[in-house]
Amino acid sequence: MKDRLQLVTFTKGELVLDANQVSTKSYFIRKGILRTYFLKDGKEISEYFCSKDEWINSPKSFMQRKTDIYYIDAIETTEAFSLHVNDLVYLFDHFPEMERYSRLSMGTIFGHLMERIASMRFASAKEKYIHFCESYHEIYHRIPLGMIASYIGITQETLSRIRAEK
Amino acid sequence: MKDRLQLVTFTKGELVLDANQVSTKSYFIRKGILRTYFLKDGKEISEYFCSKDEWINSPKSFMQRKTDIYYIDAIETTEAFSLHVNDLVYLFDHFPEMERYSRLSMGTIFGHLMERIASMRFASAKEKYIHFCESYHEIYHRIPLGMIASYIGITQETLSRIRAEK
DNA sequence: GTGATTATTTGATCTAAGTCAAAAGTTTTG
DNA sequence: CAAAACTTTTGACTTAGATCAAATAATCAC
Repeated sequence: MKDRLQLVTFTKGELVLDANQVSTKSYFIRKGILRTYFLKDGKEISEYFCSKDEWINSPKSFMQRKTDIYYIDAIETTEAFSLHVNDLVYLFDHFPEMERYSRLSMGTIFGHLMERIASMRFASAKEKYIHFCESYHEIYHRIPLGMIASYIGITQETLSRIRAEK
Repeated sequence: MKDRLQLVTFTKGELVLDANQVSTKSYFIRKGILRTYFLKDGKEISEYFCSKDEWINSPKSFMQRKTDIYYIDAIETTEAFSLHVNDLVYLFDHFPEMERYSRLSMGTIFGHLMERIASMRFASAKEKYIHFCESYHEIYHRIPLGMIASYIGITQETLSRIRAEK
């Protein structure tokens, strides 16, 4: 197992995955922050952020072995263990109980996504920001304002004003 | 297998799952429309709609065997096959290849959810409506206006005006 | 360390969509 | 089939947040 995980380091700003590549590796972060984003009208829209003890990849691309619209980059210099999709398949083949574990954790991730959809629809800009800070309370202060704004779907200016007021 | 699937009928308006129950069954719809919703300030907010040849349940509740905030009801009189979670587990145990299939289809569902999050953030009310009609093109005309409005996160009045203008 | 980028703040408008209220249309049900 | 109960439309008004523009502030690279 050990040799299937490779320790890699990405420097701040480095591109981890380009949107025209298939996401063949999952990264388990030891230190730092990685972020998934996509481009809309030439601007970067942040999709989510991952930090210590979390796995990151481009889900659809990784699971279906085809390209998707998502990029991954490093917001801070980051150390992570990388696991190749083939090795993951090997693990699933040899440890069938992993499938069950993976299926269960999907329930959790689903819950998060659905909650996020709910919060996107009915919250004011300020509530969205508060919700963001709560769901990323460990790292929200390490993420640049502009990236947070695009994550929650408001402009930088509005977010700057929200922060100023309290 | 056959005896694990039960054909059930729900009349229009009937509650299929109450939020204080654990979702122990998945329904595969043969005819009609079922809908997942939750309550916010006493109002029903539609989460998604399912029709012919689709499976519906309360995902987090179903996968983790605990209650969640979602209700399911019938928008039209609906015929569906119900499959109990225990029987599904039985199938997973006896047909390991199902796990793989399920894991792969998760990729697709993930893609849909992520796309929806993206569309919620940057679309105008009109674009959200168009996006809704596209993703539910088979059934969008059978869903009441108010439910569509809450699904896409705008008011009924605004949706009514959008429809009027074109 | 200093000039050059890049990120954030502040100010002045503008507009899409929300709110409240009431009228018109549809469905349901006894 | 008529009254009641919903659903949808229309109107007048308000407001949160977008846009455009320019001034600071912070960070990076040589």
